[in-house]
Amino acid sequence: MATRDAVFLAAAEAFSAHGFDGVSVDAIAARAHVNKAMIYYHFDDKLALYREVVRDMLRAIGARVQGIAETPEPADRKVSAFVAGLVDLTGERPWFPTIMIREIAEGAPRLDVETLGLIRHVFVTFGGLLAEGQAAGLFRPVNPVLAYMSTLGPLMFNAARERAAAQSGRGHLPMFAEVPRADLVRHMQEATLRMLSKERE
Amino acid sequence: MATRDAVFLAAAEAFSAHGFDGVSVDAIAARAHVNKAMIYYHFDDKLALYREVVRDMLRAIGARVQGIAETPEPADRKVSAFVAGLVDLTGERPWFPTIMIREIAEGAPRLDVETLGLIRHVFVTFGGLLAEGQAAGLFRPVNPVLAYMSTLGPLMFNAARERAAAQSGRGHLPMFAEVPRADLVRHMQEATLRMLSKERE
DNA sequence: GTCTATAAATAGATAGAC
DNA sequence: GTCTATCTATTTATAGAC
Repeated sequence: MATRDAVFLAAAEAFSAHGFDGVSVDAIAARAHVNKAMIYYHFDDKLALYREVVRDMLRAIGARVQGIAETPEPADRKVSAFVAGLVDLTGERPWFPTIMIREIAEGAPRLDVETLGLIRHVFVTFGGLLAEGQAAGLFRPVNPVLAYMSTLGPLMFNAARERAAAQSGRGHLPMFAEVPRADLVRHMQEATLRMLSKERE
Repeated sequence: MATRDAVFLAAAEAFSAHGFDGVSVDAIAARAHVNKAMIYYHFDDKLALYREVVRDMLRAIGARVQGIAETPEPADRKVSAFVAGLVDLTGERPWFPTIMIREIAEGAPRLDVETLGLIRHVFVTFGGLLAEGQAAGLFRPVNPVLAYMSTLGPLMFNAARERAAAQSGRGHLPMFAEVPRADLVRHMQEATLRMLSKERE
């Protein structure tokens, strides 16, 4: 099982950094220190391997979001937990944001119905938090799609930025300066609640 | 020159939709209704073609941002104009956000020094608007990198989302619902100013 | 400027020995 | 489970005729 896990991890990191088409099976094998034929022993083909990576991360997100929604907290705290949860998950599975955003940008051509259902589930749950907050008089009315973009977009883009910063020769550029994770969470929680808040209209 | 332009446009759209590695020169030729050899007549190679697309869009952004910064308006209006300008530019060059975000996610391995300078210029100019607003007592202090993420991130992610929505079989998903451009601009201006505003702390 | 044909390298995938 | 060798298709790129 160690081999399979090594392949999975190497694939996740490689797909995240270079995209599905930017990664060769040879490259994954090399990165995992595994013979290429072993990849085909453990997985049907390159696409099946990719799909497992995507499904794994979306299941993790779905579970976490579900847990937050079921909490008895007020909606604004749930939204804050949602933001923190996403950042947390990016720590666990650093490949998630870049794979996700690429997949969306390409029209999710490689995702099956189950995986699309997971994406839908996260969005719908988030929309539920908005409705809850509006019903409680905490949030203003806002297009849920745009609110979702405002919440996820900066997190996705920042994860991409961190990748660039890690590349040699980029670190000195001001936009690639390091930002502590705690600062990111606090900023995104504040920005999201300011965006949704009913006060100050 | 018509041929060269057709190649440029086909390449921009294809790179945007599938990434540098996801596009073959054959595919670009087919999309441009041009013989493949013509691509190599007008451009050195695939990478040179890609770089021209990226440079073109970053020059356009740089020029626009510069124009906004030189305006005698107060900082909050400049920031609103910055947001509107980006959306506008996405209308002119719809390939810009997805190429940009991918390039960042990959650590900009294909960009030369001049192009990186253009990216830097946009960020630094935006940072100048923040400082201006803070000096005028309009904006709260905020990490410029995070403010930049909050401003650009949703626009980038939304552009990616619109691509997915355009794909067949995605339109019915709630998160891929159509959002009028005017709504996007208004939402992003409001969200950005709320994020920066000194009132309500 | 435009085309056909093709060279040279790389890719995904598998057969078969151990 | 693991490896070597290899098949086949695709891809970048160019030579050379028109």
